[in-house]
Amino acid sequence: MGLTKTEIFTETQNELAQIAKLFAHPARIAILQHLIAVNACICGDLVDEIGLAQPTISQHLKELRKMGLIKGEVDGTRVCYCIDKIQWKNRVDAFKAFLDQDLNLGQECC
Amino acid sequence: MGLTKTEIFTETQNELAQIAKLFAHPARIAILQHLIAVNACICGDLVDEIGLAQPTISQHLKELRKMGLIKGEVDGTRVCYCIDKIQWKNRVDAFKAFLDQDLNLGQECC
DNA sequence: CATATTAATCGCAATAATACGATTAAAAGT
DNA sequence: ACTTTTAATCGTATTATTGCGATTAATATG
Repeated sequence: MGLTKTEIFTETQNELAQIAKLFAHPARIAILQHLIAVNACICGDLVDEIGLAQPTISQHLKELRKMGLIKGEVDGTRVCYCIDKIQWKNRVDAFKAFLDQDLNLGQECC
Repeated sequence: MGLTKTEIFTETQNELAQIAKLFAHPARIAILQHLIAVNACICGDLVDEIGLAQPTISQHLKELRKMGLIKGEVDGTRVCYCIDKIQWKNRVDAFKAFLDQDLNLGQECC
């Protein structure tokens, strides 16, 4: 086995896990932090900034783009990447709703 | 290769990724949702509720506990699990701080 | 004390994710 | 046209994760 049993979980559970997966690698955190800091940059800047090989950065960018967190605009031989702010808000709000659940803070558990 | 290069990232980046990893599997989302819903329950309840084998649930519980999101209290042959509310708040607040970063919503990117 | 209950751990098989060299593709510059 | 620049893709090696059967450990019960 080793295969996640997607079919036994709710759609929400699978979606939350998929969003979380994007944040579950320091390289993608670093990419997002840099994009937020400089507003927009090209792939090569991220390679220099982060210190992973170009194909590796490209692969992480692909995943972030696949889930809609970022977008890339071709400009000659370069591709300019930035946060997709609308999609970011959608995804992140869904995730924050989960994190913000009421924990019955008064009640003791075990 | 295939090894995440932890050493090239900041402590914050690695920590955020580690927290996110906990939420990056639907089984762990389901476990946390159930614990939040019923306040506390034993391992066997989660096995029945979620439909994965007992060793699999036990493994997920171990990871959640390792990072401090939940705690387990032995009670005879059973172990009662619940959200560790203090730790949950610590971890989740750190993560929300990242998600809530200012995106310069007015500014256009590319 | 024998047995049942409950959960952890071991060991393994299978899939997923990470990383990068080599190559390709596409546009820009000379 | 040739070369350079830039990023995507391919192929592959390696590590990580997931899942579970079998077993173990620990307590409870008859």
